[in-house]
Amino acid sequence: MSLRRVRIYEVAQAAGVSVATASKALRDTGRMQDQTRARVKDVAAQLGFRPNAFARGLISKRSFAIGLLTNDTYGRFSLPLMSGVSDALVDHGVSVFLCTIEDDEGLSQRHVDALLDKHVDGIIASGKRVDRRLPVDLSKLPVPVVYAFTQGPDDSVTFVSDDRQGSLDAVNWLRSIGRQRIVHITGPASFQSVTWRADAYREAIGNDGIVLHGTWTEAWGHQAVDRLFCPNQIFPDAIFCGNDQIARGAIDALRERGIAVPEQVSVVGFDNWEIVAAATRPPLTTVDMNLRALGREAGLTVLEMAEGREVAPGIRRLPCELVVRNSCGGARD
Amino acid sequence: MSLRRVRIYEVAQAAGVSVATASKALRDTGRMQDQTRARVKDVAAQLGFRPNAFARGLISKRSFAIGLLTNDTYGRFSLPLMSGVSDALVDHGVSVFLCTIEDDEGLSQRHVDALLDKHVDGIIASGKRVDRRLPVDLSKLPVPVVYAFTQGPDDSVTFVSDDRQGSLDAVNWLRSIGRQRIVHITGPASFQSVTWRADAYREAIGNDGIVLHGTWTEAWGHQAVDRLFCPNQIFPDAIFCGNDQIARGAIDALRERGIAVPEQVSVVGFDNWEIVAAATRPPLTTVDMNLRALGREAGLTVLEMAEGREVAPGIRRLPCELVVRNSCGGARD
DNA sequence: GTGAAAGCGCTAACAG
DNA sequence: CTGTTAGCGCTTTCAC
Repeated sequence: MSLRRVRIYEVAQAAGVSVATASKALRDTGRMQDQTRARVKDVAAQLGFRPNAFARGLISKRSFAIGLLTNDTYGRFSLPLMSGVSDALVDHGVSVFLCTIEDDEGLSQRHVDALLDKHVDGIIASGKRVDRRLPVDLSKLPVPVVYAFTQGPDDSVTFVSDDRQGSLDAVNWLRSIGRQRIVHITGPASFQSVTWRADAYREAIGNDGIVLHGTWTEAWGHQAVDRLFCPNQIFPDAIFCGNDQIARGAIDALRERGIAVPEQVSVVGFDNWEIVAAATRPPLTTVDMNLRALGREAGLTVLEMAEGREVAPGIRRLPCELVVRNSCGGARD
Repeated sequence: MSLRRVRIYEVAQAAGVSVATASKALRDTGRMQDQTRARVKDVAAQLGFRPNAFARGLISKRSFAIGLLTNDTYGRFSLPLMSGVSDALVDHGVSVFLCTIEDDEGLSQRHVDALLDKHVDGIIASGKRVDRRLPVDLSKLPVPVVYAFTQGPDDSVTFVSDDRQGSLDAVNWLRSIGRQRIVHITGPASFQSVTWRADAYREAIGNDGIVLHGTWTEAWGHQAVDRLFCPNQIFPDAIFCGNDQIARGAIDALRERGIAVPEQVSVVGFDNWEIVAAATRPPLTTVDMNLRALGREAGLTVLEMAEGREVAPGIRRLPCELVVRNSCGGARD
């Protein structure tokens, strides 16, 4: 550890120019002989010169760092998002502070303060529920804020997945492979995403669609199937589930009852949580919210704002994508 | 956005002292009348003064930021770790850059370069396997490096969980509740952690213990049970699994065969991956590697090193903890 | 006890 | 075309 860092002064010396010229050469600003510029760049590379970010920041007020706030401790949603943000920004030299704040107001405030103290170029606020706000007010910060997968104030820039489109895709896919009696097993009605998905389901099916609300668990999927498949009833031939865990519970319950998936009943999930979708037997066809893409957009947007470009406030819905595995039968197109 | 930030100059003015005195007052250095110091602090608070990190860093060479490198895209291991690191450091004003580098050398290098450019105070390297190195050489960086849940060079500071102790705890627990024929279903022999866990299992059971190697999947757990419970065999009365997914597959297979868990067979997992351990029926008793604690230690250690204190190189094994749920029967002490 | 002044490493006017 | 100079906001000798 600890070879002393080389300063621009040393580069200038070695290249036989002044510090100012060296700076201009390296930053591709000012005018000078191409030859001079090349020589300076050469020497800088040779010496392994890396400009001091503190000195630069002091002048430019930019840190090339942004903060990602999330209250999703599991990382089910925040990690893909993070990964998208990071991917999009690493090539701009921007790194991402991840702050997991678990609904604790004091902790959130400390994290935000730490970020502001470090002069982050922007903040992305994200959560595990699109309809909950983070426990901290980001509305009058001295840096741009973008909301991703969480609800921001009305005049904010917000990115969410298009749950309506995703749900329509799922239901339409079930119909395209010949399913007629499609039910919807989903989470608590209090979740915004539940409403969006259920509304889209009804939009596709008609108002006599059956929607069963419960928790986001396998146990509920299991239980809902028990309820739907009592004797002396007309059985559904397809189930559109509000998330993958419910879908997995449902499929397990169907198998235990000797009902074949996908031959007798098709099942579609939501989330494409690899770890459950792939372990399900058969592997689950499910809606992917493209969280990485969401993260990428959010990252690029906050960067634009940091660079001073105006970005119109509003909610941007990014498309979901149906990932076809084996729980439905049929074959994609 | 954008109330101009107040500089120490303005604090000094308002307090009727010089910039130098203001600085000393706020930093609790130098000598001056307690009264003066108090007044300056008061005014600073009033004005919402936050020292400029760039200016400070330029002098102190410290950024109060560290980088956490990981190739664990799922976040199964890196998120709890991250959360521990962050928890331990937020109160020191330190924020954490998370860099997910997915085994890509070029990407890793870019991330590391970005971190160094920002003068991070240290780097924690972490992975999804304790026996794999990250695809980037961290050994001669100008900042301290700590390894957590991944293998570092011999002379490095490394934190890992004590898999031996965790496994012994699991097996001893099974014996303490009266189990006699305990088998071990685990992952590929090529994993270091598999060896550690299997060796500990044999250490507790004797060399006639049965160890079945496969993949880290539910499918393998399922399949292994099929193999163990063929007719005309003496059935095991307990299964110690190498991870929670295998355990879940095993439990599902047992249920499908009408073998009662925990009445007839006890099952223990490894990882305490909440999402699978809790969804298993019955909920899984499993070994928790205390990754948050690991992260906390790693964070505090890298911070110490950043502050110049010497830390002896070597591997530190932190204890695992058995989390008792319902898949074994018995009751904890 | 308190303040003036010199710099940390870099960039940007402004001269030459 | 290139170099001199004056800061960015803060800390830290060193005089007073």
